Amino acid sequence: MKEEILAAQIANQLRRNIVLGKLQPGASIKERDNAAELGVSRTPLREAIRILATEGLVELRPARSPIVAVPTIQMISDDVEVLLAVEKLSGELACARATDAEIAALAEIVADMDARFDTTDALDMFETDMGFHRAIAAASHNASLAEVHGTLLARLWRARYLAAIQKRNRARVVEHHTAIVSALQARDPALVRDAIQTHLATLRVDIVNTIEAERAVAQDSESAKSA
Amino acid sequence: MKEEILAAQIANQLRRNIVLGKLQPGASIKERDNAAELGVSRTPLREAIRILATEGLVELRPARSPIVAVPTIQMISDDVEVLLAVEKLSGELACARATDAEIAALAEIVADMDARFDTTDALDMFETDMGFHRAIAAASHNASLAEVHGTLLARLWRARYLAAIQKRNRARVVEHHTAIVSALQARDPALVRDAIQTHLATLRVDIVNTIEAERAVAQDSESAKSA
DNA sequence: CAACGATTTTCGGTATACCGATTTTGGTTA
DNA sequence: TAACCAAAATCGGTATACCGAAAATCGTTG
Repeated sequence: MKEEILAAQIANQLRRNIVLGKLQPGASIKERDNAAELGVSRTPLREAIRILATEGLVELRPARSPIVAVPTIQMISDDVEVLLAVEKLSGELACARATDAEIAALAEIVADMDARFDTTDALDMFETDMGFHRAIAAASHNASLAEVHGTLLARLWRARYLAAIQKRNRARVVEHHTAIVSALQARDPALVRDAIQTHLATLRVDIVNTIEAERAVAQDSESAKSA
Repeated sequence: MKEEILAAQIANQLRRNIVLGKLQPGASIKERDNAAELGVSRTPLREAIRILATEGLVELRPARSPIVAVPTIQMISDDVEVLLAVEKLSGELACARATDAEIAALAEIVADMDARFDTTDALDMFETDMGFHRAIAAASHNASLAEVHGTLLARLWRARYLAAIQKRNRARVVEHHTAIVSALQARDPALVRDAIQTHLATLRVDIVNTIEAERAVAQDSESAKSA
């Protein structure tokens, strides 16, 4: 566990806190306070903040405290749009380059999700889901693509998490994943693209709805406070 | 000029040096030496190195000096593959969202390149070329997409620069750019995708050839040294 | 002479100190 | 009471100091 650099560990810790909502969007991240809290010095903490900034989870402001990013609906929508293109390309390339073992592993993940359908808690299910998408990116055998994909996933992690724990349409998720795996097994690029398109188009709607609902609630408590 | 943070300025400086070959691929970047050389302390220099690392221009090694990245042919090819998808999406979105002024500006760039065809030096022409591609990404009106595009451009900057200064097929570049602009003016997404596909497919070949040639030369001087 | 090993040097990672800009505050005044 | 201004606290940006690990050097040995 000591093999990783301290700044990376801190970044992981902060990322968890942001994604899980322990650090609310808009909250300021003061270097001294957080460093003291985590028992480290400002230097690696500062580096961790920069890492999260490149991931889009933190917003840097000149001569001001960094704050947990408050993505606009527009930005989230933009991210999904890019993710869609990236993942479609991943799927397409995976058709040509993925090993049978990699595709089998994907099928295994889907089978697993299906089996634990209504027994597993939302967080576990969500992480399995993310693992599935990451595995598709990896199966493209294009490191650059996988990296971009990872960045987008991190940026959308919180929004997707909020959408996922409502688990309104787990059934549809499993159904979509099944379609994607089938297309990959057939190694049919066009089919894979369609399946991913369908999946992520649904996702975009879910995410935007969830975020809009969250913003509405935040708006309410804000006006209530001023009353 | 003081408005930018010191680390960003240093990153710009180092980026120029790397792209122009003043810092050769594989060269180690020692924090103390370079900091002293630029008259700054290690802290902002270190931060600059991290910035360049996220751009893929520098490679971080655990407990070792960072080195100027030595991208493999595979990695460059991967990058171009992603860039192709990103730029096709940019063009497609630009068809729907770009303002007439933005498209006119693109046409202006192409006209400019065409006019200065054989009077301008390679570096100027290259920077104009890069500006053209950046403008397409901007015209997508998708901030996330433009950002990813920018990162890929930075990563490929040196390789494209080496390919461009050979200016073997400036004519073809202008021709391709003209086709792209025409398709954008017609706001025909399929046509734009095709035009960009053609342009970047050519680019990939040029880049790979150039890098392979460079590597061959490096190989030669390496074996000569050991003789 | 070559292979090896201990010592010294170098370097990245981390902590701490200092500075200037910004924000907050507390008191003063209209 | 509210607007304002100056003193003080806060915080990010930068410089410097310290530490342990890796690497280079050099003497030793087979």
